[in-house]
Amino acid sequence: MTDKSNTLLVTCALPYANGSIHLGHILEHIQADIFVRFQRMQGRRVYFVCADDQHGTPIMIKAQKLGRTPEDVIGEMETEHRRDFAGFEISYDHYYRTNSPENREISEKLYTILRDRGYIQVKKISQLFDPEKKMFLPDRFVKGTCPRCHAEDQYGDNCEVCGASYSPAELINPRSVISGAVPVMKESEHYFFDLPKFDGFLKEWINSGSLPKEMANKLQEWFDAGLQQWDISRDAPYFGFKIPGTEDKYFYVWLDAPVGYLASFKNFMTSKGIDFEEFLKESSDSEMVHFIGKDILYFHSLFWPAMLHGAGCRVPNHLYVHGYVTVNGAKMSKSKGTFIKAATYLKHFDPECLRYYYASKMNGRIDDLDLNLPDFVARTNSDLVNKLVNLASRTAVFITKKFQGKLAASLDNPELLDSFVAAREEIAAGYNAREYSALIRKVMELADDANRYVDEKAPWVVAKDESRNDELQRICTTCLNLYRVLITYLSPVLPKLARDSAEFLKTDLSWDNLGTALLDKEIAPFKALFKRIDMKSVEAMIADSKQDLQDLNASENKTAAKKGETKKDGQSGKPSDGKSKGNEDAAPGIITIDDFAKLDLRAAKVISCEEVPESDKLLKFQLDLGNGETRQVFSGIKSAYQDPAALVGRFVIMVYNLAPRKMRFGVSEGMILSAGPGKKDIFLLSADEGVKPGDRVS
RNA sequence: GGCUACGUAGCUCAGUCGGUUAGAGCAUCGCACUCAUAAUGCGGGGGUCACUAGUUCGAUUCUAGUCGUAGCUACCA
Repeated sequence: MTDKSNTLLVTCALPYANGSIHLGHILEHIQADIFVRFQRMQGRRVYFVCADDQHGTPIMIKAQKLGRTPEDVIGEMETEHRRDFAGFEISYDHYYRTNSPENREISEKLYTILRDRGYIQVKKISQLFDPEKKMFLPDRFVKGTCPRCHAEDQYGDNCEVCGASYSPAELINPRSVISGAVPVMKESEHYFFDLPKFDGFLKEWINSGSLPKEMANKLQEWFDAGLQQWDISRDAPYFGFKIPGTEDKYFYVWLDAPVGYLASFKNFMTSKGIDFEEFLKESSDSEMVHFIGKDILYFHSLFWPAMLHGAGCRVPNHLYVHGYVTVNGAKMSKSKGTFIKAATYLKHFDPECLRYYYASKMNGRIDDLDLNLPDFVARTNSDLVNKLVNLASRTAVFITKKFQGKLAASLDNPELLDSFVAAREEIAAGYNAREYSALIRKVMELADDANRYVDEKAPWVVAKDESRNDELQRICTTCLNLYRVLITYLSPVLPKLARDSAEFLKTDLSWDNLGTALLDKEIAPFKALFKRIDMKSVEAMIADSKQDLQDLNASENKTAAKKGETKKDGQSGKPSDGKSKGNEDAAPGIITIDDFAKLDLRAAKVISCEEVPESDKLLKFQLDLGNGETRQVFSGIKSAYQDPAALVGRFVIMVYNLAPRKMRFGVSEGMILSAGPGKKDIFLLSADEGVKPGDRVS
């Protein structure tokens, strides 16, 4: 850290009010909390805030479905989120909400300035519209048949079966997830934030040390691709803030979400009688850092700083980006029971086990972190119980039994204690750099030294000789002082154990008094400070998580066919977001004969077929449709048909009345039908002998 | 396909700005100890540092390529 006298604002990504906190979220909050607790111990003026992110279509839909108001739904979720974070000892100074007056005020203010400075543009766009519900549909709220592999019941942005991505207008038999109605294309005015204007500023900002170097390339990709105008408006009905000067336009949830950092901070500052405006000024000497997951880097490294800068405000000083959580080496999976909610974890384990385990594997980089459950159990027991707490346990008994709980007036080995205290700088550097794993390794090394010391001194032998009582007392006093140093080092990670240990030692644990040994004073009788954990609890937690899934399925949708764990929302252990992805199931994909009649499917004969060298998936076909008509069609089946020449002469089925599509390699005038899960298993549909080019399928 | 990371003992991870026998914890085996939540200490076994080529006196460490994993990205009408 630089100047310790200025204010430091620390935030975690705002959890979306559409779902529960899970162990992916918790990683980030623990990482930030450890950082903040350490800064507080250093006497830094630090504020740690967060909030629920409460706007957007998914919230609105969920409320409708439950027959409740959005306010009601988000209120309940906020309570749950607060409880979960408190359960993990996340020490927020303030936890607020985006659906708040402060957030409306700051969002409007930023927007108005940006607009007045010419950074907002209005453009007409076409989008699918639900004629029954009278609302525009985000991609994830349209489902239909995948245009490529014809898997049914796929979302409007990509196919979970074959991995194709497309626009929702391309789905076959598109349906509104909300009403089941057939969506129609409709034009609407949208407001765009002129991100490309900030290209120069952003490049500079990114190279100013605000981001780890390893992400420069990733960001560079976005620059190379060219920054795009950012669509910041949504049409009514929408749960959010109305855009000033409009009747039916609302801020897209991702606009006011990061503003929520400031709203939370402002609400807090105001309640303390501190000036918030000063903090926002471009010239502010305060610092602002955001802990985020790599999935939302785009929003925080481009839109957010550009918005602030464009509005003449200060920008973030650092983004601390982390990776995803995997469980037992794989993505969190609901069906495996490794999609574990925070509340579920807390039913089975002490929060500090996970705080410690995560910390023991965390570094300042964006690598994913694996929660290996057997390892989690082993590590907790061996490090925390066997090594660390055991130091107190194995020596405190003597102090209590033979010396009425009183520590000796001097140490048996002051040099050893000095060497422990000497590690403080190294440990502090680890906290500042968020290299928690390195610092914990160091602490455990010291714990090993301490245990070795006790073994060498063998107080249990000394205790048998009454004449050596003073020596015994000094040995145990030394060990307890070693323990005190270690637990002080770990107190940002293990706040509860630190509190309990402070009570046991009848002292305050602080960084500053590390150098002063506890001597000639009374301590409390030792009680078990940390309980051993076992795999049975892990199994119980997994079983519980599976039950969570079943409950969810039962309450969410009784009709939709379930395909294992294909639901995307939050599957990957992503710590945040979820906004762009509805997690509702579609209405049954039944269509009428009239719908089917809209399709003009025809048999066609392959005149030629060749690879598209620039693409690894496409084959280019010339098809004979009879009456001298030929069509050029591209199809993404190269993976299954390595020898395109072999297809010449055979019949295929094509969608004849599909709108032509311009592609990089030419125009595709239809679509060839095939079936199968993808990759090597794609099989062209064909017709029996006798069919002629151009015959309709009916 | 492009780009970026990553691939080190059974497991989880360090480390090497190129240099004698590559480390830790857990697990495992043996010994010691018995104060402690069956904890602790000592010692042993266990790794072609993904693979291949190159640079070099010397590569696990550098370069290139291959394979595998992950992410972003193009395309998949």
